This record gives sequence, C-alpha cells and structure tokens, in this order.
Amino acid sequence: MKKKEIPRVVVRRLPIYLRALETLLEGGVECISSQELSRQVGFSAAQIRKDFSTIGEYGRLGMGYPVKELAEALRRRLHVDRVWDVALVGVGDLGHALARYQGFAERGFRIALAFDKDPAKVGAKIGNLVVEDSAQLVERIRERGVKIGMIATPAEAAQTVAERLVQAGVRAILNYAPIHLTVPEGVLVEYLDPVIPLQEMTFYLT
Amino acid sequence: MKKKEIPRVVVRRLPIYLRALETLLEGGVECISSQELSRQVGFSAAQIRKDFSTIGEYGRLGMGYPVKELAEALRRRLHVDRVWDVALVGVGDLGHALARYQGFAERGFRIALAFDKDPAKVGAKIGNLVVEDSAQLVERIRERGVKIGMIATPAEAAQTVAERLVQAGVRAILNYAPIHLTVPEGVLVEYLDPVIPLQEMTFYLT
DNA sequence: TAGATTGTTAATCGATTAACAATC
DNA sequence: TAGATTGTTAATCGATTAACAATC
Repeated sequence: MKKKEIPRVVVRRLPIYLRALETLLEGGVECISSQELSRQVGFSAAQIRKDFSTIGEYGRLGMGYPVKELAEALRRRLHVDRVWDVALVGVGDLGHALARYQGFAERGFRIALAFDKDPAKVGAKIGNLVVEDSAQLVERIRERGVKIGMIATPAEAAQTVAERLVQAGVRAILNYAPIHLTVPEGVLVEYLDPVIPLQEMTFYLT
Repeated sequence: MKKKEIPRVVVRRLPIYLRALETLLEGGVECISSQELSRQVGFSAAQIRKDFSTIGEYGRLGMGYPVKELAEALRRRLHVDRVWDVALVGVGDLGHALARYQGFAERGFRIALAFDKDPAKVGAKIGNLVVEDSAQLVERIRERGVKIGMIATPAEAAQTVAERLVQAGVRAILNYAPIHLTVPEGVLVEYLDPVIPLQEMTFYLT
C-alpha cells in the first residue's frame, strides 16, 4: 500500500495547526475537539478532521485529539523535529529585524549566516551572528550545507541572489522582495510581500 | 445585468499582476501577452486571461495587454488608486522596520500612526512618525479615521490589540503575530507569520 | 448507558485547463 | 494575407462540506 500524497493545500494548513496546538499546550490543554480547534484556526471542523486523517489516526472518539501527541506528529511530518539553518541575504532594516527575531529558534529555524554587499555592513554583529560579504555567499553556504535561504534585499537584487543561492545548494527560498523569482524545477519559493495582502484587503474596502 | 463577483482566489492574484505590470512599466514595456506574463508571475497563460477577463476587456488580439492601461484598471479595482492610512501597533524590531519600509508609500499605503505600550518607546521618532502610547490607540485611530491596522506585537498581546483596533473602526488587519485572530464578521484579517511558509517548505525537504 | 466526537463517504462546490472561434 | 493572441466555453480536476455509522 503506497503512502498517500498529502495535497498541497493541506500541507499549507499543517503549520497553522501546529502553531495552534503549541499555543494550546502552553496553556495546559491536553485534548481538543475538531469543533473547538475550529474556533482557534478558522477552518471548519470537518476540514480539520479530514486534514488530520491524512497524517494518522490520532483522534479519540468522544474526546478529541491529544494536543501533545498530535503536535509531535505534525513536527515530524513538517520536518521541524530538528533545527534548520537558514542563510539571510540583505541586512537592511527588515533583514536586521529578521536576524533578531526570536520566533525562528523556537519553531525549528536558526539564522546561521547573514550576508550583505554593503562594505559598511560587513563585519557588523547581530547577536552572535556576523554579517559577511555577499561575495562569499556561494562558498560559505556550500561549506555549511545550508538548504534554506531568506532574501531581504531590494527587488533589483533578488533574482541574482536567488540564482546564487541555488548555485550554493539552497533548495527553499523565502522571498521578502516584491518580485517573482524564477528558479529551477525542484527549488521551492515562498513570498512574503506585505503589500500583496494589504491590496487584497483594500479590494473589499470602500 | 448584475456585475459579476470576482472570486476570492482571483482577488488574491490581482495584486501580484499589478506588481508585475509596474515592474514591466518601469522597464519600458508597453504591451505584454498572457504567455509572456505567465513567465513573470508563475501562473498559466489561460489563468491570466481568465483572471483579466473578470476586470474588463483590455487585451488586444494578436498583441497582448497594454501594460499601463491594465495597471491603472487593476489599481482602481484594488482601490489603490488612492493612499490608505495604516495604524501600526508594536514598534519592536519588526515594527520599526515596517515603519521605515519605503515600499508601502509607492504602492498605496502610508503608516500614519504608530503605537507601543512601552513608555521607553513612546515619543520616539521614526522618520517623521512619532510613536504614541497604546493607551490612546482607540481615540487616535478614531479621530484620524484610519481603516487599516498592522499588528507587530508579541503573540500574547495581538488578540487584545485586534479588539481595540476593531473598536476604533479598523476594518482590515495585517497580523504579523504568530496567532489566529478572532474578529467580528466583516473585519478582514491577513496573516504574515514567516515560520508558516518555512514549515510548509520543510515538509518537502529531507 | 447517554453523550460526544471521530474518520470517512458521497455530494457539492469551485477552480483550472485545454481548445478554439474570432479577429487584429 | 499570415501569424499571433485574446476571450470564452466545456471538460477536467481538485477541494470542501454535510452527514452518519462506529464507538469510546
């Protein structure tokens, strides 16, 4: 029996479930029904049950889902039962904020390398991270075996940076620059341009 | 003949088209085919044509779409043919970076108010923006008539902040805090937790 | 037991794609 | 004209929801 593929749209929701379960766990909740969880994540109870059924049978009839066990299962499925090193490119205001953001470490990610092409920034320390010269990017990422990149450069630089990240062996890119990236098949890209959701909302505002 | 509703999923793509068209316009491109645009946004040409047909008949047979005209139509549809004031709550590293981000002004948004509850931050200047006390939030947002809020506080504070934004008349919230917000019917919320897309990608990494 | 809740099926709903007539 | 490209239809594909048997 072949292991069923989890649809992309479900994969997109899994981290949201995990986040909610971690919050519940902190609050001491041990068990939660799909109906109650529905209120906490904004998806329907039926969808939650269907989504969870793709990762296993964790629910208890009449009781709901065991929070801790399910969170662990989700972490395993999402491969965040380990810590991923991330390379950050671009240490302007945004890059700086990202380098200092505590939320990564707690949830499976660690900014291990930071690059900027501005000589004035190279050598600067952010916590115990030292900003390195972008010229060393490929070499340094290769030798550290980093597989995830974060782009926080201006839009003009982003495509070139992406290509060099790929060249260095990076397989997933989180792009803050407001531009679509063209990457080889198999390289994942996610976008976080804050203007996109803002404009989506203003469509509905008058 | 009733004006057809534009499906949510299409609305979500419209800002991405607009962003691409603005980049093309800067590059001096006057006309672009759905096929060529497909490469620049990552959606299929058929989908692009179908999406564009929901906002009007701008295409020219044998030629493609007029970039400037279409961009203007998109701006009108998205209601970013004006400038929206935004209230920012939470001026830590991230909030600070957002307050200084130039990309908003160029694309229809202006941080008009910034709040923090930390007395050490109140009164600080970021550009020509003065950080105000969160205690004044409802009053100040009301008197300025601001309709959009951005939350960049820790997760623990976000729900309370959201409720006060709604109380102040805010109708759309961009939430950077890693938590689901519960808001009254009719209030829009978009989420920008960077860990969510990272975990989505690690699902596919080994 | 009675009450609650899962996991799953079938039905519904919605989105994407392929194809092509129309035509600049 | 010949070549290119739109706008739209119909077919396909996929996701969500409602409902309920199973059962703790």
